[in-house]
Amino acid sequence: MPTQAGTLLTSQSLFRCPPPSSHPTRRASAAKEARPQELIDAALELFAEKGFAATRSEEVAARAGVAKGTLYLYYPSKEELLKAVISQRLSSEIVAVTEYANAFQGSCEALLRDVFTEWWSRVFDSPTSAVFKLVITEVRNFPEIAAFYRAEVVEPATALVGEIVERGVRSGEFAPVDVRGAVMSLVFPMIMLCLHKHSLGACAPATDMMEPHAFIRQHVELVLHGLRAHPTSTAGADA
Amino acid sequence: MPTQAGTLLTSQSLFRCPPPSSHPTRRASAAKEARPQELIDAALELFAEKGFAATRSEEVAARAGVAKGTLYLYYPSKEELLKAVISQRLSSEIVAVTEYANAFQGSCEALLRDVFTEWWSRVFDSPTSAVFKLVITEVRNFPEIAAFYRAEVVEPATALVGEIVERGVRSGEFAPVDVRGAVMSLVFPMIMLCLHKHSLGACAPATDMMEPHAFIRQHVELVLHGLRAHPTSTAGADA
Amino acid sequence: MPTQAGTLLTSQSLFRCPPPSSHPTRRASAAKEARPQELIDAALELFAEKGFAATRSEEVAARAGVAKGTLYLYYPSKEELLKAVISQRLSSEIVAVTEYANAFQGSCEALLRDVFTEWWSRVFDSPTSAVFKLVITEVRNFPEIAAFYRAEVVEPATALVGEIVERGVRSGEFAPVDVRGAVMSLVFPMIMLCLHKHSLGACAPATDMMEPHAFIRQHVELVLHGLRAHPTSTAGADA
Amino acid sequence: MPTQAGTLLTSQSLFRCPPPSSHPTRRASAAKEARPQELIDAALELFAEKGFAATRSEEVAARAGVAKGTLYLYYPSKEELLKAVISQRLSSEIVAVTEYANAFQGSCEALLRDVFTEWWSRVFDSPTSAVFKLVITEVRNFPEIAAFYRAEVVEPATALVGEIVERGVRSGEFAPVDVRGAVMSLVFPMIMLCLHKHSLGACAPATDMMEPHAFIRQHVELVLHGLRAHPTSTAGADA
DNA sequence: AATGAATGAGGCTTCATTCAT
DNA sequence: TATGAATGAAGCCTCATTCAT
Repeated sequence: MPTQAGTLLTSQSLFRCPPPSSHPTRRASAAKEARPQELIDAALELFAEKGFAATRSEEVAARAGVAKGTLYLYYPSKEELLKAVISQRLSSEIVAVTEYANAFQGSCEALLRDVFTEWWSRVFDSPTSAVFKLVITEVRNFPEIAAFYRAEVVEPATALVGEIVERGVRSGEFAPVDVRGAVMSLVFPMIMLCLHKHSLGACAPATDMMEPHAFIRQHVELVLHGLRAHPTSTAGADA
Repeated sequence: MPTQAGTLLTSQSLFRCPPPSSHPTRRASAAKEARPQELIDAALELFAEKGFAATRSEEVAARAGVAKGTLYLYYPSKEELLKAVISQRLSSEIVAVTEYANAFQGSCEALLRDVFTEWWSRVFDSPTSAVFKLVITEVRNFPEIAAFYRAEVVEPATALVGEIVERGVRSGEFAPVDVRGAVMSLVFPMIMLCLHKHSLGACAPATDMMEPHAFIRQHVELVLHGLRAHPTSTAGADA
Repeated sequence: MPTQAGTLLTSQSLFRCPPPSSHPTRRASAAKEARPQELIDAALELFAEKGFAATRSEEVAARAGVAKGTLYLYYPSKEELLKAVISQRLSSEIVAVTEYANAFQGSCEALLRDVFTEWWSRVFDSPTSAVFKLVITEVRNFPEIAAFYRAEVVEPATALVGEIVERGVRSGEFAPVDVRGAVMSLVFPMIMLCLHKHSLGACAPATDMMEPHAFIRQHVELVLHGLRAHPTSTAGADA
Repeated sequence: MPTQAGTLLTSQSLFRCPPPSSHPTRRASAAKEARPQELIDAALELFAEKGFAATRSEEVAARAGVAKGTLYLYYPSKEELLKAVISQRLSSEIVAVTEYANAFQGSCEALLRDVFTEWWSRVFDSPTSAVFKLVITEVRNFPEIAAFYRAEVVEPATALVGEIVERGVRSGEFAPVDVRGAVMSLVFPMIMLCLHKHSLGACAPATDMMEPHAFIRQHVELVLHGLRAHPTSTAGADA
């Protein structure tokens, strides 16, 4: 039986995942301890590009530079590999933002600006950006992914951003908007940017779009302006 | 002769699609002329739910209430059905918004507010909302979809919204933002709402999210506020 | 139930066949009494061209100018149609040669020359030539065809030609060859000519072959010369 | 890498065919290098028996002693397998006769006698005899086969035999016949013998036919006698 | 550990045949 | 009679997974 990679049901990795590299410090690219990561990277690229069902496991192995059978020494099935891809990538990012935000000193506005223009910009540029497409594409086929993603990504992230906005509203820095909506106004375009990068944006002759990082900055400013103002009509519409 | 589903390469429908039912009297079912639409509806649901590759053509047929072979009387392959699904749904919507906007009288702000809270809200509630997920998921596997979507949806839509914003900027109603970015700030969250509805949002125990229509209204107001203001920092960030 | 067309096990038609035209004299091409023959003609062409298994029954119907379902009003299945094609065509030809030969007056040589250059030449030019390919192709899949063909074609034909040769041998006109072999020497090339016409010969850029009718004449003369001579070496080889 | 079955467009094999086993040690079976040949052998038998379209690829695999999927490791499709069957078998035979004839010393008559009674007799007894049926049956469905067969078999073979006859005619050993016709007179019955073996001849209760090898000898003598003589009547018939 | 040949379940598509009109 | 829409069994081929080397 292959390296069975026990199922963890806790936050860091809901799914089966390979044993942590026994020597996490020494990982030469061609060495076997790097395999799990190489496989995950290859899988992320391919799953995000073609979809899980349309990706052959042999392709993943090939892109990772190993033979078909080798994949099964590390992950018991294609599906477990998918789960590993998602949990591994996102878990580490969540840890990263949380630390980033906790370490921050300054106004709510400055913090939000920072989180998006610094941290999210990096996510956008990294392979992690592909995970959003993967999640959106595959959640409905794999309920475990939904549970994991909600618990490990959506909740911490909305909590994080939500608390900042909340604080701003309470301090009078922001107008009294629906906080959950404000979070969506900030986050949704960021995710869409990632999705676009891996869908239409990856198709040949790109239309002239605003440059992503510039858009991130402009969008954050736009929303911050809006937040500082008084969104009266919404309140009116609700009434 | 079967409803031959010819290939149109012009704007209205890039892909094979059956001619409109000659007898628009929409009888319950069992009527031959209703088949193409029934198949498209079934296919949209399933492709959006499970993905194109993971949906068996027999499932589509079953959901449309016909046998496996019947599907092939109307569409020559699963792939052509996919293209028909996308082009048929989006083509009609694009025509709809354009007419909607052209018929509108009023300020830029009012027009934008209207387009999103009226028209987009309806799209969100309709099955068409699923097409966005489908496009994002499948463009990279089917280049024709990319071409069609860009030409028939992205371009007209950004042109439409862009022109409204542009007019606002020129008239001094809006601050001098990057118009393309403003369009993205408005549209991206709308698309995300649709994507969410058909991905995480469709998974069992929904998190407490802001109610979609309320969010649309708040988001539009937020951005309009922002647009009216002076997005100085962006300019500064670019410098 | 379709015009069941009883199964005749006697010589004229071993297989199920449609009722003989009720008015064999009056047959307008578009009239329904002509259907069975039109279907048989279409089927012969297509079966010979593409093979039985590779020919769709709808194609046969189309070439006969009727709809798919109509075929089944005349023949209960594709297989029965095949049998009808073979038996109908060959039966009439066998009757024809036999009458031809019986009516003949003259030397064995003259009779053989005549049978091949007159009668075979006409068969070669007629659609019946395709039946040989069909029989060779399909006998092993349909044992009934083998039985029919042997009884109705091979035996009468070899008997006919064999008796002529036999007579020549006994009268001293021909050398004492193996009569069955002489028949094969005469008949095999004729059949090959038909097979070639419907296989390689039907493919685009024909090689320069001897003109078929000229070949028939030359071949018959060649063999007749040989028969008049003394095939000593064969006798020697057998001994 | 699987025995990749490259496509050769040159004379020896127009179609995809696997490279010759690198390890000619013919172990019983279960040896990977033997697969291509085993599949070709199985395919030849079945295609010749039932026809290409009527043979299921799984049957071929089963007769070769492997599973369905294994076939596709060696040939990309059933059609490519067909082409491989034909080209592989015939290519080697053509090489064989040519060498045989070139090595021969003796009169034209002796050479012809030899080629047919020695070489052709062996072909008749070998599985290659089935290829003729296959070619006749399938050429019209696969144009590539026609091109290959004409170039690689018909032309070399008629050239070979034709040159011998030609020489005989020029030296006065033979009467001035149409050489192409003489070749047909010699070759056609040989091919028919092969066709018969795999069609009617393979059906249960064989009629009493002359024994094939004896027929070959008698036929060759018959034709040689005829060639030595003066085919005057043909000339007369043409005039 | 790594490989890749082999397997066979499963999906797409075709087409003989039926049957309501 | 004639039609052609509908059916579903059956065939080709793919690919996740196994396992002997």
